[in-house]
Order: sequence, then C-alpha cells, then structure tokens
Amino acid sequence: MKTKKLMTLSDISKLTGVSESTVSRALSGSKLVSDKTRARVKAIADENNFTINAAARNLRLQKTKTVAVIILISSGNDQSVSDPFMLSLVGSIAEALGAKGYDMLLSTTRSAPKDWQRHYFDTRKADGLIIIGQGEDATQLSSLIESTSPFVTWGSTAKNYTAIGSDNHKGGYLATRHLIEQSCKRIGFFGKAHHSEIHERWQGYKQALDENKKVSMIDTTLDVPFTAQAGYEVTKQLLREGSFTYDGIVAASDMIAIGIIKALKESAINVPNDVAIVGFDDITLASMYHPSLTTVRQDTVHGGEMLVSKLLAKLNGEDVLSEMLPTQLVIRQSTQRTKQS
Amino acid sequence: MKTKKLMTLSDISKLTGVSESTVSRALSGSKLVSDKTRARVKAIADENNFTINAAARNLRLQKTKTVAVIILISSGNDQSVSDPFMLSLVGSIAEALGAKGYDMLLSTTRSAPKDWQRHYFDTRKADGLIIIGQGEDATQLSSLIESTSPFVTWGSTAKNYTAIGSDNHKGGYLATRHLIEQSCKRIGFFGKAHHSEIHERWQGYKQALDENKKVSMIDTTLDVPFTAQAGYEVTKQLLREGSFTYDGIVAASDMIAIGIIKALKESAINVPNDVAIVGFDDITLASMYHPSLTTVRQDTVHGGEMLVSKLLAKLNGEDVLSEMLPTQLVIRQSTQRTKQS
DNA sequence: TGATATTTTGCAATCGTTTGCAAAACAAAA
DNA sequence: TTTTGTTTTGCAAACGATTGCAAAATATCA
Repeated sequence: MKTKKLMTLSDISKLTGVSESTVSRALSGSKLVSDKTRARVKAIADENNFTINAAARNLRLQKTKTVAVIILISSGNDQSVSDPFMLSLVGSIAEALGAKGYDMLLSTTRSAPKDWQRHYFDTRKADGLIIIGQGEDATQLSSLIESTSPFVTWGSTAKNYTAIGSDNHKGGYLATRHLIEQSCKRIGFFGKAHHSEIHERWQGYKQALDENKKVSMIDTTLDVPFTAQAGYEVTKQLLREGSFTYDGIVAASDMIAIGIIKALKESAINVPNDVAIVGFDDITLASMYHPSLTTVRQDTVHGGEMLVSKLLAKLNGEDVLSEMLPTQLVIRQSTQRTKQS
Repeated sequence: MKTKKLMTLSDISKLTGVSESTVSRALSGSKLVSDKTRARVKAIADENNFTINAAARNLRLQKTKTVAVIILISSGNDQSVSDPFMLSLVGSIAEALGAKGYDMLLSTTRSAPKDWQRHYFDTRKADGLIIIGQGEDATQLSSLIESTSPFVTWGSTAKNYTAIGSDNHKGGYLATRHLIEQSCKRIGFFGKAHHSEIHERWQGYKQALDENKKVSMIDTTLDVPFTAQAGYEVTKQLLREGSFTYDGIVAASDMIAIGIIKALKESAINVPNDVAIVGFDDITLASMYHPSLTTVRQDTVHGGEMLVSKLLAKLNGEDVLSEMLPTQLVIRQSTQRTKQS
C-alpha cells in the first residue's frame, strides 16, 4: 500500500465523511468522539498510512516534543567528540528521551551555529536543552541562565542553575585513599584542575592526602583534556626529563589513565607494581584494557535518565533542584600490587 | 535586552511600520526590498532578538532543514551504542550537517519508535534519513526502499539503494596479506561473517589465503558483534578448550582485537610474537592500546561528509550513486614480530 | 510635464493542525 | 409529544511564516 503523496487531515476527513475536527479528535484519543466513529476513522487513517504533520502540529501546539542536546567542546582544541564517557551519557539520554516520546536533536558547539541557544530554543526547534560539559567557560551559559529557556546541564552541581553530576569530590577522595592503602607514597593527580568537575575530583584527592601527611602530593596538569593522547604525551615528557617520580597516579579520566599506562609500558615501568593508577569514569574499555583499570564509576545510565526527567519536570513547570549522583570505586588490576615499591 | 515572550514577524512588522511580507523578505535576503528598509528591519529585528519560528516556517516551506540519523542496533543484544567507530562516524556526520546548516536528529532503533521511518519522515520531522548499520537484517529497510523517502546508508555498497561504505574486501585482503608477509601460517578470522560488511572483509581474507596455499585458514565466528567483550570471551573459551592454534588473527573490528589481545595477555601469550593481530577501523584507541594496533583504517571524516553530501544531493532531486571509500592498512606494533614463531 | 519602465511594497491565500463554542443528534424523562 | 439532559459533531479562528499578484512609489526618458 504505497502512497505517493502524504495525506493530510482533510484528506482523511473527506474519506471518512466526518469533519477534520472529528478526525483530529479521534486520532488524538479525545473522549469527545463516539467509539464507533473513532474506530472507523482510525481504520481509514491506518489504511492510508496517514501520519500527522509535525510542523503543523508544533505550530498549533507551540511545542515540539523535541529536546536539543548540545555538547560544549572545550575551545577548539580537540577535533571531535571522542570521549567515551560523554558518548555513553548521550546514548543514555537518547534512550530516556525516546522512552518519553521525545526526539533528540544533537549537536556540538562545533557543528552548531555559534548562537546555539537562540538557534534551538528561540526558534522553537526544541522545547528544552540539555547541555553537556559546562566545563571550562561558564560564560557560554550566562545568556541562557538569564533567559527563560528550560535547560539542565551535566557537570559540577555547585552552580546557580540546575545541574546533574557525579559526586566528584568523593570519587577523587576514594581513588586517592585507595592508592594510599596500596602504600603509595608519591601520588600525582593528572588532569585539568581548573575544569570545574575535575577541580572537585582534585579537591577530593587533596583531602585524602591531607588526612595522611606521610604521603606527598605531586601535581601535574594536562593541557589537553580527556584524551589518551594527552596522558601519553605528558607522561612521555616527564619520563624524558627524568622527572617522573610517582608511584601512584590519580587520572582525571580513564582515557588519560590509558595514555599514561601506555607511556609507562613503553619504558618498561610496571603497572601496578612500580606505579599504581586509578582512572575515572569506568568506560567500557576500562575492564578490557590490560591491566584492567581501577577506576571511579560514574553511572551514565542513571545520569541520562536523571537529566531527562529533570528537564521534563521543568518543562512541566515544576521547580527542580540540582542533584548529585553517587560514585563508586571499582577495583581492578591497575592498582593491585603484588610487591611493594 | 531580555525579552519576555518571543517576537513574531507581525510584532516586528508593527515596530518597523512595514508589512509582514516586507519583514520576511528583508530578513530572508530577498532582493525585492530596498537596502534602506532591509537595514532598518534587520536592526530592529536584532534589537528585539527576533528569531523565526521554525514550525511555522517548516509548515509553509514543507521542509525542515533537518536530517534524522538512525543507528540500527543489531537485534537487542548489546545494551547501547558503544562502538567507537560508529560514534566517530556520527560525529563526523554531525559536523558535515552543521556546516550545511542542517540540524541532526539522532536516534537508535532502541530509543526510536518502532516505525521510525514513518516517525521521522512521514511526519516531516526530517527531510531525509541517514541510516547506519544496515548490518544484519536488511528487512528493516525494505519498506523504506519502496517508499519515496530520501535516504542513504552506511555499510556494504553492494545494495539496491544508495550506500556509502569502505572497501571492506580490499581491507580484509590487505590485512590478511600483511599477516602472511609476517610469516603467519595459521590465520583466523574473528567476526560475524554473515553481517554484510564483515562478510566482505571475510572474502578479502579468503582471497588472500587462496592466493597462498601454504597458509591454513581457521575461522571463528563471534556471536556478539563489535565488542571487546565478545572478542575476549571467545578467545578465553578457545584457550580453555585448548583449541587456540592461531599464530595470526584478522579481527573484524578494533574492539574485537582489543578483547582478543587482553585474553591472550592473561594467558601470557605474546602479541605480536606468538600471535600477530590486525584490527579494523583504526579507532582513536588503536594507537593507544599496548601493543598499538595494526589495523585497517576507515576514514570516518570522509565517510560522514560523503553521506551528508549524497543525501543533500538526493534532497535536491539529483540522482546519486553508491560510493566505496578506500581503506588503508596502518601498521603498528601488534603485527611487528621480532622473532618468528 | 507627462508617459512609461522599474523598483518597492502590501494584500491575502496558504501550509495542516487543534480547540472553544454553538449546533445537531440522540437519549431519557415527563 | 414535548421538554430537558447528554453525547457527538462541525464551524471557524488561531498558530507564524512565505509568496504570487496587483498596487503604489519611484526613477527614466522624451
């Protein structure tokens, strides 16, 4: 039953002999039509596989049943969204939205027009926004905040707008304490400490060290965030300079950890025996790397669902609060030492 | 300059004193308005930060400037889109679309309503469809094919609809020949051979072996596709049974290769010396794994651009043909043997 | 200056739904 | 049969843009 051109309500109206209003009501499940007519209308509609024109409906209803997800890419440095953690979060959001009957418009600050908030919201392409990675410059969000656009973000929850995020402080703390328990003495933190989420992890790290004065803290800050490449290069550099003196490392993400480990392996430095490493995120690959990665798990599934439910509540006019999700230490091989260094 | 409620064309019309038609023309760059009026209208529009209502425009124009990308998930087995290669392709598509002023609606067969083609196309939420992973059951596409919906797919190009894909045959061939040159004698192929793209790779593998009768071919077919987990488990199983006799493996994807390597490492089998392994895709991680992965690169950037340009051409009424993208062997550590087995 | 060509403008119809309100149909009660 | 009460239906007005066509304004040329 192919149909050349798409049908409209009025076509169906003619076919059934009832008015457009009745067709509309029948199809939308209004109780203002008799069961008899509804059945007939539905049958004929299906038969001609009629679907409602979204543009017309959106226009009339002033809503789109669509949410725009936009990924803030830290100012131009890396080429494309590659962080598995973010992607996993997006996947989870996609599903949560789908389950609620919403479509997802996805874009990054690179692919989107520069004024994305106007583009998606003012233009009414989406009913709300989910913003991932408020990361570095919160300035980008300022105009959004003072507008009335409904939006939620993923990231640090210590903000003046609705944010969902992991308990980064606790995560950083647990990771570091675990290293201390493995009797590491010189523990470094690898990651961009001025990125808000990372900063929280760093504070947890610092707290754990402060509680245990025998352990010295050595910092490292990577320029390029969240990539294995960055972790690899920084480590190589340190090794080259002979300034690599760590016996334990807290990496701000699993990808960074992986890069670090690769560099160490190339210098025949054993992980975990010479250096114990703990990552952050628990991406799929963490358990598949060799050695498998001890890491702090962030629950992306829960995170995605939470972002969606908070946003929908907001669209619904409810007041919603930020929320912090628990993190959990997953112990694997990269920190299980068989001999002490 | 906050605006409580969004402005409409008619608001701007009142503010400027010219008719709605003129405002519309001024803003859309029509040459039917004098420069003077255009400037004035534009100024006032900006000042009140007016944006056009997409729904109204879409309705009138009968087009959405939006493309739906849908990821076909192989029937329910894996939990979410996790294959880095696909994600990278999606990223590239997002950018290519953005560059052309299109928005991207993203969904998977899991998150989308079951009748996604009607949902996105017939409802006019998108002007066209990009389908990734026609993989296993082409049946899903049959209804699309006979409809008039403009769509292109990523995958095997030997299809009766427009498809963009890599030269999988050549890739499989190069990978295998490379192993032969590394003097591997018992080469296995790990992957779902009935998946169309993988099948092409398998044929390349077979051809290389046929050209060199001294090498024996040992097959393995994984149930779960494209995950490190799958590669790991199959390999573990083979090792347990004592039936792991390969000295070279062509993996259908990098993730599978990574899983295989992990399993081998756990049994203290050296890669590449005991077993040389070549992957497929060249995901970011391939160079960051240890050992770094020899693999067949698929150019996702080019792929994404191609998908988009073909689709847009189609929307434009042009006839477009399928296209096969070149693949390239990238040699790294996982096949560079220092001693012969 | 008047007649004619050209550029700018505005009117009004249209895109395909949804929905308040009034009318029509039917059922129940008198 | 009439009256009153309940369901069902249809009319027509939005929603906010775009565009063919005709009218108005301006420029061009004798």
